[in-house]
Amino acid sequence: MSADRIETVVSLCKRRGFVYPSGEIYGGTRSAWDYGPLGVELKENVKRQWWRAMVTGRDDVVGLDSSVILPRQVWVASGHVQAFHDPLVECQSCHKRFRADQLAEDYAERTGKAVLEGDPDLSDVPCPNCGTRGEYTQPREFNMMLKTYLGPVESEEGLHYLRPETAQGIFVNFQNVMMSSRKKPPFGIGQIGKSFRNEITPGNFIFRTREFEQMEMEFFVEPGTDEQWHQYWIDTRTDWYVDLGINRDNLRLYEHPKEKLSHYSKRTVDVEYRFGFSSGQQWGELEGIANRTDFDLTTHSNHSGVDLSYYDQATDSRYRPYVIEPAAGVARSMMTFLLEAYAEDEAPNAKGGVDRRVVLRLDRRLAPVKAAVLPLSRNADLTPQARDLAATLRRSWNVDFDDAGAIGRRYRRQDEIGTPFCVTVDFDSLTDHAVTVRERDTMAQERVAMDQVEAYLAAHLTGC
RNA sequence: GCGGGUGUAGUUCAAUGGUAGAAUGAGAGCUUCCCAAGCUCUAGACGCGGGUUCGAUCCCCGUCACCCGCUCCA
Repeated sequence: MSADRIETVVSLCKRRGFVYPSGEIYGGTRSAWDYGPLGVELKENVKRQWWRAMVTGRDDVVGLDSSVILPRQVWVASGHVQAFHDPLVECQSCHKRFRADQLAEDYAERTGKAVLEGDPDLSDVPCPNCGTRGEYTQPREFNMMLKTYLGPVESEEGLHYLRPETAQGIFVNFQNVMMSSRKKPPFGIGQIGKSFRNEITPGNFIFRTREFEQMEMEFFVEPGTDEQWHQYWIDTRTDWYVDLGINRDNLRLYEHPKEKLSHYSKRTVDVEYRFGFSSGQQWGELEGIANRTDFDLTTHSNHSGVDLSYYDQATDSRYRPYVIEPAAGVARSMMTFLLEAYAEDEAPNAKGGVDRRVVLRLDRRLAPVKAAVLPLSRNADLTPQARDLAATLRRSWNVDFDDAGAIGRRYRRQDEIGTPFCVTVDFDSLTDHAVTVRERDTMAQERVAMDQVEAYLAAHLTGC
């Protein structure tokens, strides 16, 4: 994995229609990306695999799709309004940025000099980075939450926030879901959806964007069992990536230091991937698995007045479940799968030599196109037969049809987007009613009766 | 948001203060064509907006985007 590799994959993404800069014809929007025909397929496949592994494939998890815009009080209760409103000052000498209250507090601690609450006096405080005294800009609020105003008149009453995480939609529906699905702890609620954050530093392609998609699951457990469940989900989630083709050596766990934990978390462990960013930074977070304790259900109970506890009939007792939260990023996963799948190998060419071949060794379940139907020639009536076959296969999978140019070129095109199977209709097909099925990784070819192709692919595309 | 770098066809790279070239990719056609073959044809670019100038892709200013640095945490 190297910086070059990322650039190579990024350019493949643009060239082949996985990802485009958003609003490009108007110059683009900062760190916003659109997903093209192949990108949307890959992204949907990532989400589908997550949903199957985390929701429909389990008896103890159900799904939810909650609103991006929630009552303002949700974010007050969750702590996001508070935690996402830190006033920041910038040292005008070295341009480093600090939380104003933190600066004043640290200074007061060291020197014993009192700080004015609310409006700290920083005129004597040296910059922790360059030592320059009191050369700060005015404190400015850095609101990480995107605002919008509901209603035709832009007024404070209409102020709402776009969710910075999907989790809160799950917590506020905890009771609804538990009642209607008749689930009891330990059980989970999964959700895939967009979240929005005014990141200070977006970038690294689709790794950090201000609008992004999350795959989150809140797993509710009895207090005291939370630590075992936390470990269970750490292992389960790591295995998920490995199962879909990520080399375990390129994954690692990162334990958040206690003092850096989010306001809601008792313990957080990240699953990190060896991205190898061009900045030199090797590892990047794929997914955070947090023990949110009963923080959210408690705070929503207090703020809403609705008791969000669980009555355990067996023991005739009532408790507020603890929550284990595996929260993954869709685009990050997608980027990881692409980086991991990218390979260049050698393939024989028509002239008897060898050529470089670019191939995406994506897991078949993730591949945007499952099969391509390629008539060897446009002549001899191969095209109509091939089109019929493609139409049949399309009932089950996303299937490409391509009759343009030399056959070798068409194989390479499919290799480059990770298509696992190419089905070639040739001149013999007219008489023997069979086709050649060619596999992406091995380039092995197999002759299959035309009316058996659907069954053949079904056998090789399980779980797609 | 602040500092540094970059900006020419989809991509890679040329040239020029005076009509922007190529390769590759793309499209059409010919070729019984199984791993980027060959031939013919076609389309396609100076990020955007000002200024200086007789004339700007080139010089200046602004802006937008990307990359790097300020660490966010999916």
